Amino acid sequence: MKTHSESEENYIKALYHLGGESTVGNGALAQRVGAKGSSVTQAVKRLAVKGLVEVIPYKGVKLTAQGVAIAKHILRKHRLWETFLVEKLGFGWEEVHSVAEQLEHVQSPKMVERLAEFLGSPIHDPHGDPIPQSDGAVPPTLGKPLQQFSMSDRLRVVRVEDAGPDFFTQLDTLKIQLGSEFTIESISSFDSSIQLKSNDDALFWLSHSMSSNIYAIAV
Amino acid sequence: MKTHSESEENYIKALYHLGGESTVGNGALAQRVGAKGSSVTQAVKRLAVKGLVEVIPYKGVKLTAQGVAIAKHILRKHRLWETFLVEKLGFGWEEVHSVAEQLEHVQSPKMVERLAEFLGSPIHDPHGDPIPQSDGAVPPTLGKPLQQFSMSDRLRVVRVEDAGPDFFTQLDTLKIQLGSEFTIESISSFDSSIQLKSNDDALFWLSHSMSSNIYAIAV
DNA sequence: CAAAAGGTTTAGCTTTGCCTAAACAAATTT
DNA sequence: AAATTTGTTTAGGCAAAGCTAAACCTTTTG
Repeated sequence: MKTHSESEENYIKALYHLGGESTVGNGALAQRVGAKGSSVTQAVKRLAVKGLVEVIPYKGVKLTAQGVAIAKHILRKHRLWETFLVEKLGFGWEEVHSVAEQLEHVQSPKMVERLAEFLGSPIHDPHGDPIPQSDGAVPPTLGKPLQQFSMSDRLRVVRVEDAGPDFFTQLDTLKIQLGSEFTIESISSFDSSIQLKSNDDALFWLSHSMSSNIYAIAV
Repeated sequence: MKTHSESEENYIKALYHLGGESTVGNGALAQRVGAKGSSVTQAVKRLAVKGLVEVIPYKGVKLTAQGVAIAKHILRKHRLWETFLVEKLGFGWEEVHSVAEQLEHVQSPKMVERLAEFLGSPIHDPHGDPIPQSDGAVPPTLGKPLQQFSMSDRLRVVRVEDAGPDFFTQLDTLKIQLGSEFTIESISSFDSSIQLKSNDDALFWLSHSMSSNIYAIAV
């Protein structure tokens, strides 16, 4: 497994994020990596030469098995570093992404494994996302969005989607963390906002855009 | 303090290493960064435009105050990461340099400070080199080479120069670490090799090339 | 002091990676 | 089915960094 440029790694990551093992359109990819379509065409050509993707002109791009393996490894690093930043350095969960984006490009298989150990071999990161394991296995993605629960359901928050700093700030002010437990008190049929009751009987409303980024399991 | 490319950072680091605040020749710099003279000329031109160095054609290059500040900050990061790798992830001191070279380019002032705290605000790295502080202060560089000690002197190892993996392996087999204490038993007038006695009365010889990379203080 | 040697700079080329504008293919609408 | 819109690719540029070869200063040496 040779070494890849930062740009290449970003394309692989984006491809995996958008499509996993399936085909992704040029436009979606362009938007994800923050480049123009034309730049993407070139970039995937380079990746195709290295055997990391398959391109069907005008149709889309798909990671090869090799590409998928690399994507998982990068994601593993990214999420381990996020865990480190939160657990060991006391970062807030809204701050870690951009730093982890840089750390994930550091090349040292040994460090990755040592870091995992040091963190207690976690299988989920601070946002509840699964951390791919060294053998390529990907732990289950936990929870379903709050909308899919019903009145009186008791639930535990297990994952949040990264929806920007403001979203996280809002979570913090509402004291919602991974592991927090709530009961659904009511659901507005008008705007799908949801009223939750916390363990200490506090009641509060969540807008649809908030709740759709919060994932939970029944408990 | 804007952000600089990896290449730029490497030139700044090299400049600081070679000359500190004084002038460095094009050739020496080229050798240090592993590039050809012509590439260096261009690179320092770019740095000059950004105000990080002063160039006198055909004479040499010198860091500006701003350049020195950046150099120190990079060095701080590098040495903090080395400390992390050794203390927290159990790396050997011979392995850390190349990984720290990558980590030192990660941009996040907050992380650097948190990391320093997490490590207990160290002032020397695993090789005994001083870690520049956040205010720019550089702790003293400890010790003098073993050659400069005399018969029967009692000394403590406080620093080693990075002289490649084999040097470190040798240190390990001889069980020489930072903090190890020895007495000088004899000094060969033929090849300047030195015989040391350890605390448990073990006797062994150190070649000149070994001992010249080991720094100690009297104790 | 002139000439050779050594180090430095310029010139011109390469690659990576991004851009815009224009050409082209596919999908959607009329 | 033709026309318009949308998405993709090609063509041509630009900047960062590196390289080689040639030109050009300095310094050293005969």
